[in-house]
Amino acid sequence: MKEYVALIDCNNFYASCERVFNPTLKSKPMVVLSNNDGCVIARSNEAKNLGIQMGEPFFKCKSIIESEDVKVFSSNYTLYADMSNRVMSIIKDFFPNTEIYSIDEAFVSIKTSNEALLMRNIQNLKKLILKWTGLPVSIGISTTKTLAKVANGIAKKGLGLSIIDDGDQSRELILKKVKVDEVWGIGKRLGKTLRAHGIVNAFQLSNLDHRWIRKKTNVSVLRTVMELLGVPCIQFEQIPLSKKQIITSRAFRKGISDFNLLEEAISTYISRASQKLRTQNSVCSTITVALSTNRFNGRIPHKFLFHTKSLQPSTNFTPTLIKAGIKILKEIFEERIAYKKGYVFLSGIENSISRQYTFEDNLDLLAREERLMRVLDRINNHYGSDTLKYANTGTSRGWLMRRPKKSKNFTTNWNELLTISI
DNA sequence: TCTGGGGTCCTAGGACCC
DNA sequence: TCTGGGGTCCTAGGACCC
Repeated sequence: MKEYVALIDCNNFYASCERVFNPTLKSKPMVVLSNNDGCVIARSNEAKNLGIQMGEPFFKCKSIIESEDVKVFSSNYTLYADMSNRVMSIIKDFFPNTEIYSIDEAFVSIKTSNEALLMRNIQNLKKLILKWTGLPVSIGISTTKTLAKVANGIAKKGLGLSIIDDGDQSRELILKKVKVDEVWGIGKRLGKTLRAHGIVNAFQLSNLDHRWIRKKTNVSVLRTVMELLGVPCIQFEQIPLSKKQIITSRAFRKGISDFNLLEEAISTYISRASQKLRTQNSVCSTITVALSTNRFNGRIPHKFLFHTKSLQPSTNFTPTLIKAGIKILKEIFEERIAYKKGYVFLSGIENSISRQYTFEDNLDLLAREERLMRVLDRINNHYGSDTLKYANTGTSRGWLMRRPKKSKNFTTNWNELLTISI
């Protein structure tokens, strides 16, 4: 029996999701933008070929987008999340030992002595994902996660499936072609440091002296190096770990100086964050609220104002968190400043079962709070996310982000089903 | 005019303990 | 004149990922 790791990655995920429901976009350059249509966060291959960069601000590439007739979409996370769930459930049907790594990627761990069968299964999986969801995926196979990532990168450039065998001499040839900062875990900064020492490709990285790596960098890089050598060092996490920190932050449509509007926005972010907290059965002991001004506006000094409060006992009760958060907001708020972004951080997270109480805590009241949140979540899950909301979160919501070019929620809303006229 | 959002891990250094 | 040694915990900041 040999153990393999495969990385299954959806190609240009957000852009591909839009294409599924709009076939006229096939072979056309297209991009998906971040919230408030700020930056490019997904590109079709045709858009990549036009030189549009990942993360590029929209206004900077607007001229090329217009001149080349690039189709533009605001992000539609409801759609992408639903499409992701579909892909992941197909993968899990094939390979139960699956780690969902991100919205568009999954690692699978496979023990087999029949390599030919494995390859057939993988190819079938790829075909079925395309057939059942309309989404193209690339698959890289090797013996460690890092090598599977390398293989996936090659698959993306070629036929969508690639294998790096640790016994294969071609591993050397392949790793020599991979730039050092394209290796998973080596970013810009480390890449620069490594290049300064003459290490430019993944093969050179894999041959470095371990003591030198430890001295010059950190233990994460050493793990990466071991993985390139075929020694698994990065754990396979089949059961998703619960979050240690929950963040809800959004840029506002435009700068806000009005306290009441900020209160609405922050209350809304807190209800989102506490709902995330409850879905993983956790409570938190710390809340931080922050406001910042536009960091790209060179004419005014950039401000990032924040305070933190401790909560005793730890909680996931939205009203308690809103109360604490608004108190913080009052402390940090300064008049006559246009705030561009609001943040809520929940930390000190633990499982609600292990939560600690004091003798003063009213356990009956806490139990009632818990029941209330259960009912609230159930109603919102069933009838839509804002069916029941807190008055603090406001009704006008003039600060809400802009998504003017958003496609419909084709798969999650009966009123927005795709219609085809013949 | 216009620049996303949400996470994790590691390390160094300070505070503190006996 | 000369001021130990060994350890833990916490936090901020940096680096990385998608």
